[in-house]
Amino acid sequence: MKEDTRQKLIDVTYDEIYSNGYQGAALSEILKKAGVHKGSMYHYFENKKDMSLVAINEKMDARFFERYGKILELQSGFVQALLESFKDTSKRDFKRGCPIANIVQEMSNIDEDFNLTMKKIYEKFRANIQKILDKAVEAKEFKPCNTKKLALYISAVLEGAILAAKASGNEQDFLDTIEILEEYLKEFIL
Amino acid sequence: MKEDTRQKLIDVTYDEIYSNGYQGAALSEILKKAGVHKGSMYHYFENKKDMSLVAINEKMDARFFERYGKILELQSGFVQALLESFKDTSKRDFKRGCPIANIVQEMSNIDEDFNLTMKKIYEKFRANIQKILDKAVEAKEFKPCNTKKLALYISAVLEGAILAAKASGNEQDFLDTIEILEEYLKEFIL
DNA sequence: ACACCATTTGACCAACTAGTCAAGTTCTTT
DNA sequence: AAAGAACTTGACTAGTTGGTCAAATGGTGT
Repeated sequence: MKEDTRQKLIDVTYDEIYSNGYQGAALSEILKKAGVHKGSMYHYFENKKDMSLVAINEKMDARFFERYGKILELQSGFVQALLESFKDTSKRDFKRGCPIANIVQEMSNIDEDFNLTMKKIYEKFRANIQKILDKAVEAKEFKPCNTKKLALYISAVLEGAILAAKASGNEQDFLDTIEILEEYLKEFIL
Repeated sequence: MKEDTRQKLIDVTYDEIYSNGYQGAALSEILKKAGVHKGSMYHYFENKKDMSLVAINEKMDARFFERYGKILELQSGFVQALLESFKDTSKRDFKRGCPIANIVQEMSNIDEDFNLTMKKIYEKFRANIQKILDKAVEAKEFKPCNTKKLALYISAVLEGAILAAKASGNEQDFLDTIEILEEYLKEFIL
C-alpha cells in the first residue's frame, strides 16, 4: 500500500522524462497519470528534481541488471551473448532512443546534480561492458587487450547506432551499425 | 540594418537551444540577449518554433559547409583529412555536446516538424561523410566498399564519441574512441 | 512634402509552471 | 480505545511561459 504511491510516481516520472525530457515533463501530467495528488508527492519527495533523480537511478539500475546481469553469470560465450543482446531490438524503443543519452544531452551541461548522476550511470554502463570483456579474456575467448578502451568504443558505437535510428526513423540503421561493430570485434575473438 | 535584427535573433536562438534545449530556451532570455523586443521578433517569425527551426537549419548548413566543404575540394588525402578534422577538438564544445544529437534526442519523438527537420540534417551529415569516402574510392585511395553503410558507421561512432566525452566530462574519451575508429578505417586505406 | 510600407515598442493576456500548506483521513503502536 | 504518526486531499500562490496587438517610429519612393 504505502509503497504503491511512491512506486507509481517513480514509474510515471521515468516514463514522462524518457518521453519528454526533464524540462518537458510536467508535474501536473505525472500526477494525473500516476493518480496521485500533489501534496502526496511532496510527502515522498523534496521536489521535482529529487523525484526525477531517484526515478532515473532506480530505473537505470534495474535496466542494467536485466540487460547485463545474465551475461555476467555465463561461463562462456560472453562476447557473443553481448552482441546478441545488442541485436535484440525487442526491448528497445527507437522512437524515444536511449534514456541515458537523452538525459545526458539535455541536462549534463545545465544542472550539476544531473551531470553527476548521469556521469555515474554512464560509467556503470561502460563498466558492465568492460566486465563482460574481461570475463571473455579470462576465459581465453577474447584476445587480451585494453578492455577499458574497447568498452568505451563499444558503448559509443551503441549510442551512436541508437541515435542514427532515432534520427532517420529507420531501425535498420541501428542494425547496420551494430553489424560493422560485430565485424570489428570478431578480430578479437579467439 | 534590416537584417541585423533577424540575424541576431537567429544567432542567439541557436545558441540558447544549443545550451538549454528547445524546451529550455526561453523566449524572454533570447530577446534579452539579442536586444530585440517581442513584437519585433514576431514580425520576422511566426512563433518560437518557426524561429527555432530556421535558426537550426541555417546554422547547421553553415557548420557543415565549414567543416566538410574544404575536404570535398581536395584532390587527395580525403580520408586522412576527414580523420584530422575529427581529431581537431578546437572547434568542439564537449560541455554542450553535438547540437544535432541534442535536438534529435530532445525533440524527434515529441514534434513532427522537428523530427522531419532533424532527419534531413542528420541525412546531410551522413551524406557529407559518404561523399568524402566516395571521392577517396574514386581517387583509388580507399578500398571500394559500401560507402553508405560505412558513412553511417562513422557518423555513429562520432556521435557516440562526443556523447561519451560529454557524459564523463573527459575529452580524452572522445579522442580514444576516434583512435579506434581510425585504426579500423586504416584497413581500407590503399 | 506626402503617402505607404517595414519595423519597433512595450503593455497586456491566458495558460501553465513548481511549490506551499492547513485540514482531513487512515494506519500503527501502545 | 486512545494517541500519534504517516499519508492524502485540493485550494492556493507567485512566477514564468509563449503569444497578441494597437500605437509609435523609421525609411523609401513619388
